[in-house]
Amino acid sequence: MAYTVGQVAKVAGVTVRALHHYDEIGLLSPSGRTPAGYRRYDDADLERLQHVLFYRELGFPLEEIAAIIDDPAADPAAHLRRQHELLTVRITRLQEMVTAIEFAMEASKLNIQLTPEERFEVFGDFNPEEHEAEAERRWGDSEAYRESNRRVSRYSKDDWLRIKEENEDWGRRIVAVLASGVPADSPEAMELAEEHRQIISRWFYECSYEVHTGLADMYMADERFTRHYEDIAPGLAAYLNEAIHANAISRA
Amino acid sequence: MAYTVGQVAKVAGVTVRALHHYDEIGLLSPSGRTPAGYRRYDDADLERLQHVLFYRELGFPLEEIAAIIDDPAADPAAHLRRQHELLTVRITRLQEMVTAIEFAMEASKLNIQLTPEERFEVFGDFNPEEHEAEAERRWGDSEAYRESNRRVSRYSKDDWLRIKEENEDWGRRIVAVLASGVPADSPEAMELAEEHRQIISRWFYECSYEVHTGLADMYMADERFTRHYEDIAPGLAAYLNEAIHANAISRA
DNA sequence: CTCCCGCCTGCCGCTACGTCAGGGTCAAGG
DNA sequence: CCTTGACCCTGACGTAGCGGCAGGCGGGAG
Repeated sequence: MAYTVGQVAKVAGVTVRALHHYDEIGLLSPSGRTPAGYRRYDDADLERLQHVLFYRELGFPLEEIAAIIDDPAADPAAHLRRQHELLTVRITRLQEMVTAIEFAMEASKLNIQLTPEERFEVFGDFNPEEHEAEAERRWGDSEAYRESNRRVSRYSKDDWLRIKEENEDWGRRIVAVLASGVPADSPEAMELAEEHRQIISRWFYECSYEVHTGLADMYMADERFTRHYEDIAPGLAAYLNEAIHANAISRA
Repeated sequence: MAYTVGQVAKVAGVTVRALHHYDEIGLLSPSGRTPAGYRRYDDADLERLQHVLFYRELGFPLEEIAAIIDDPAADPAAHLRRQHELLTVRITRLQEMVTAIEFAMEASKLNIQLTPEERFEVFGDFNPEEHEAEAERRWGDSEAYRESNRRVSRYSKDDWLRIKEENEDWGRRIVAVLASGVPADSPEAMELAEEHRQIISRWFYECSYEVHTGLADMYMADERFTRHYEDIAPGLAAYLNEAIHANAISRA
């Protein structure tokens, strides 16, 4: 099975020029030439090219790719495992970015200003370990958050308006309940906490009681969220937190 | 809040040189300068930089990034939604690559040789249209193939073992039928062709009669597949091809 | 006042190709 | 047999997105 440059280029989705380049720098030299000097690629060359393209897509410099591929201490299975791992790392990274975007959406919805550090904690350089711990602490369950992303991406303007309206209606009612002086573990307050949970579940992601209490704790831990609720009504952040916890316990 | 280049570089995880470059090409010019000519970045500049870095990480050329960011017909929420969508597309892409790697791992375990087309159907910077056309030609329905990918990626080791076993059992039986000398359009052969179709449907993708005959033709057209069946028993490739066609006609 | 760190503006270099230019090759058709 | 068009070859230059250094100014701590 021999292939010309053009055939290889077509099947692999690269340009002929790129294949010339790989030949020039010795990254991928065809196993032979025709008498006329035409490059002839065989199946082994194609396999090598496949690996080259894999690492290239992940952004590795060509020189490094050569080193990886030519590593004598790596059997085919080891390569596959390495590639698999690289991919999952990348996916994790992108999912973190998704989470960050979601966070920014949430913040902009509540009109919260992001600090410079927050702006760039996911973009730019970022330390993987530190960041992962941070994300865990923040969201507890990243799968729930991804679900949210999947849904939110499909919302129309009308959907957003409805969400806003529902949210504001809920806001007015909990302010009223707070003002009426009933305790946070009263049926009225717990009912509104439950409604809060259901709004999230309906519009964003499946919000279990556990996730809900985690969210409530974040509202207390993160000053910007605290302030958001405090600005609506003094004491609301703590009141809501308590109501959510009480609601979660009573339904468990 | 004003920041110097160095400060911005540090918090954003980019080099000072890169910021100089962005200034040079007009992608991100600081909102002001000190009397001494020092660049001064404010919060709005940081926000812009955040977007720049986002699109940069996804591989957009800087010129295009400028166009995207300066698009007057896009409010902040629209940007966030767009970014979100881009991310999910990327994640899907990477997950497809994971599927392909897993497929390759299994193939290498079962000692199955990959065709060149299979090698590159996921890698390479693949032209969506051309690629889809190619996949269409090969698979009849590209959605079916994606469905296959989605399913295959969730198979456990036990599933793979069962598939292998089912496949080998089917292989033994069709070899027996072939050896018995009954024609390819006999009920026995057609029944095995039908079973073949159902194995594919059960484990990989919804395999209509049309797709099935397309597959059968590929078995004949592609030497690798032909040899795979010829190695099991001489004449099997053509026999199976005929049986599949006969089966499709009789059930239509 | 001095020292050192940070900032400035060129300018050259690098990677991974894109894009001609100028010229041979091969299979099909007239 | 000869032509035509698609395909191949080797330079050689251009481009994007910076990295890195040189040579010189600014500014706050000691």
